[in-house]
Amino acid sequence: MAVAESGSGGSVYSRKQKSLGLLCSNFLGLYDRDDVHSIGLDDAASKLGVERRRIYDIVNVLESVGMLARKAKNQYSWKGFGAIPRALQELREEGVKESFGGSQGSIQIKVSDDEDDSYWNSNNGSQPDKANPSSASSKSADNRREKSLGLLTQNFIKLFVCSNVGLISLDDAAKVLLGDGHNSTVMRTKVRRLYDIANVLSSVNLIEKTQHKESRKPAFRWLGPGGKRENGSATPPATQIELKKKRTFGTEISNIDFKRAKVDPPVGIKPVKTQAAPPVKTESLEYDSDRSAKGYQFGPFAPAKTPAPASEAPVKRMFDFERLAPAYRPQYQNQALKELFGHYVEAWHSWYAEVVGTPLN
DNA sequence: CCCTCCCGCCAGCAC
DNA sequence: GTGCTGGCGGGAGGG
Repeated sequence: MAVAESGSGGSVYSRKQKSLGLLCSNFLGLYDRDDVHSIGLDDAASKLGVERRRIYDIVNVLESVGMLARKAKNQYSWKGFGAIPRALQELREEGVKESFGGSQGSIQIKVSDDEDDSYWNSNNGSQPDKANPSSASSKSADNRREKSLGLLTQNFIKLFVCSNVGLISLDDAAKVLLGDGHNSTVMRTKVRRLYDIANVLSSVNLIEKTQHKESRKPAFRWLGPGGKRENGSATPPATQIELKKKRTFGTEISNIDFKRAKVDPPVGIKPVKTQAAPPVKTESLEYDSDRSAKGYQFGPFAPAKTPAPASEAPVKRMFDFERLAPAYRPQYQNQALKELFGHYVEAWHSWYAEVVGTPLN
């Protein structure tokens, strides 16, 4: 309908109208239907009124979560929310296996940054492990893959799914996923990417933005497929989720095409141009005042949390913060990491004691 | 000021 | 060569 700032003052540029999150919501509103099977990037771009580039961002993270699958150039097939549980399950297993939180072994989430090289993480520290037959891989190719939004998304998710961490800030996530790219640019770039990812994952309700208890520091909480906090002690009745002040994407759908502030703002007239028709006029785009379009609560879907109803120790904590970066940096690094994850110390301390037998520290 | 993160240049690859 | 993908980071919006 009306674009946000209709009325009095001339239209003003608003970043929020163009956020990846909103765009993702619109994308979902447009394609999250039963009769949708194939999605063309061009179609999406034009329907949503954005540049193609932005579609790639969304599509890449949605694909990482199983909601989409690449079919061919420019073509994706829609899998929907129902595909999320399985995808997460796979990520969890994968993460565990890769020693992402595994017991011994080194992490291979590392990124070598810094010009040349491109260390392939030779994971496995003492494990049979079948070397990847992909010896002829184009090096630069996986270097690229290694830095892809998709992979980052999956690793970010593994962080939650393979550990008992329920809350994490993007800075921390970047540090961990970087193995320790530490300061400067690399870190900042990583964080930028994480913001992008977090925004779309938020619009899909897999995570939620909040802040650390006391430290007011913004962080993201894992929600999982239509749920709240992972199973644990205080799990509120499944009936209704917290529903706190979630990031609400405005009611505006538009993705008008006027540039940032570069081009001289049309004085007087509103630059409605470009967009021929209001993007997406599907009725499915109704936004709930507060909940916004993605109120999708999986109906009968299983929590997909812990599939094993049987024994199995209580909550598996597999993320081993203690050895997160050891393979690449000496001890002092561990110390730093320990401090970094001070808030989770208890968790892995008990984990460590439980697994290793001796309490650390 | 710092946090958030949009925009779009341009490098790789795929046709 | 053209077109599709998608890293990457400058720098602007917003609190």
